[in-house]
Amino acid sequence: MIRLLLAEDQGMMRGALALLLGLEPDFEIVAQVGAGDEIVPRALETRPDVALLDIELPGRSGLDAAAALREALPACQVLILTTFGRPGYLRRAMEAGAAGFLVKDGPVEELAVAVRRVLAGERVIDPGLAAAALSAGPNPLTPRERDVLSAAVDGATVADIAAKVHLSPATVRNYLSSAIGKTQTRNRMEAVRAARQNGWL
Amino acid sequence: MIRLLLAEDQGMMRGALALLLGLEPDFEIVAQVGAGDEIVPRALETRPDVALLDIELPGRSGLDAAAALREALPACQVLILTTFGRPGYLRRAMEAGAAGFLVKDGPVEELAVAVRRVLAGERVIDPGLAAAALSAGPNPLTPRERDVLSAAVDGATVADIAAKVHLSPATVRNYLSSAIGKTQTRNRMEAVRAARQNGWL
DNA sequence: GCCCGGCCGGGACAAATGTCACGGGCCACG
DNA sequence: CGTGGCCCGTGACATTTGTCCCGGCCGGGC
Repeated sequence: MIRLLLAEDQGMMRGALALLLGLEPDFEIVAQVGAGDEIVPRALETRPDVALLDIELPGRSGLDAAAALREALPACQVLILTTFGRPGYLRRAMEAGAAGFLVKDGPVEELAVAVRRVLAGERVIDPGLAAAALSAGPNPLTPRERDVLSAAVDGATVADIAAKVHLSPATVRNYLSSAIGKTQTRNRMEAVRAARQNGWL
Repeated sequence: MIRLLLAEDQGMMRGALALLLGLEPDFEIVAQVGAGDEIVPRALETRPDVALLDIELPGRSGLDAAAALREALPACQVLILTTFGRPGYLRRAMEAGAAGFLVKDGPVEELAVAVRRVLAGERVIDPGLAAAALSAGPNPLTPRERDVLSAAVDGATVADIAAKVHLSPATVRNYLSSAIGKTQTRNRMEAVRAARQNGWL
């Protein structure tokens, strides 16, 4: 019996996947969670063989949780299952010790075979995505630039950002400017868009 | 036998739902599509009793397709299934003649019962969402304001927008300003965010 | 008919934004 | 020990953005 943990915030998706995987005769869903900060505790309780994690989760990112899970329960393999095939996500997933990376496009059948492969010690990664991740190069943004850029989503003014990050407005503008330069964009919104696109959040 | 059409762009979600609904003894999935502009043609071919439509689809919005489908095939009931419970979406769905509106949170079991209810002539709508839709009021934006605001996503400059919408830059700024006023926000990004939030895109 | 509202444009102005040059402090690496 | 990178801040500057005027052209409704 292969013991599975499933982390996914969308209730319908979670339920459908659980039902689906439960149909496989040798699979058993031992835990379903809808928030990132429940992953590690539930895993410690239920000792799954494979954890299927979404990335965008309330509470804690699936990538964060993946790293923590590898630490706390090395026997458990991590398979990332995400909507967005962003190069930076894949890179971070690998750095976090994930054994596989699937996007939610692709057919459902992929899922079960991926689980089995991962358990067999293989790594499963979309080849095209791997190429994109390599060609995109590593994250050029410094930690501070990331902070400022993250705080700049949904139209915050410089003053808002400065307050949120506890910096001088002047400094914020400098970081924004350098981030805009590094992303080769023309303004802050394009910069956040580009950074998100690449998974450099 | 209840004949179903399923429109959803995410392959995994589509596959999982199809499998799930196929499990019901009296359901039959007669068509699966991944793009909005395939909905009506496929429906005319396959004559489903109920169409399950996502809203955000490539090619054509599910809401658009819903209206066209009600026109072309009045016997077919429309059930909107979406990630975002935006008040304006619900409103537009109702205006398009949809019989039900479900969000992808909530448990999977809801889905089958919703299909049966819709077929029985009932309307299925989340009560909380209905209240929100009523309290939010109708879309205050004029068509042009919508155009300009839509073109303002991901950091386009005034010149970009003017070129995209074939207007003078001065006019664009006026529309942006009035849209900002109507959404009670401080800049264009907050305005697009607010407008999207309410489903006024 | 007249008025109202949406459409389209212009001009002028304050504020916000993006850029550049410049300082100093800190830590790591050769 | 120097050098380079990141951190944090300042000041000045041109550009962009948001706002408030103004004008005119339509079409629908009382």
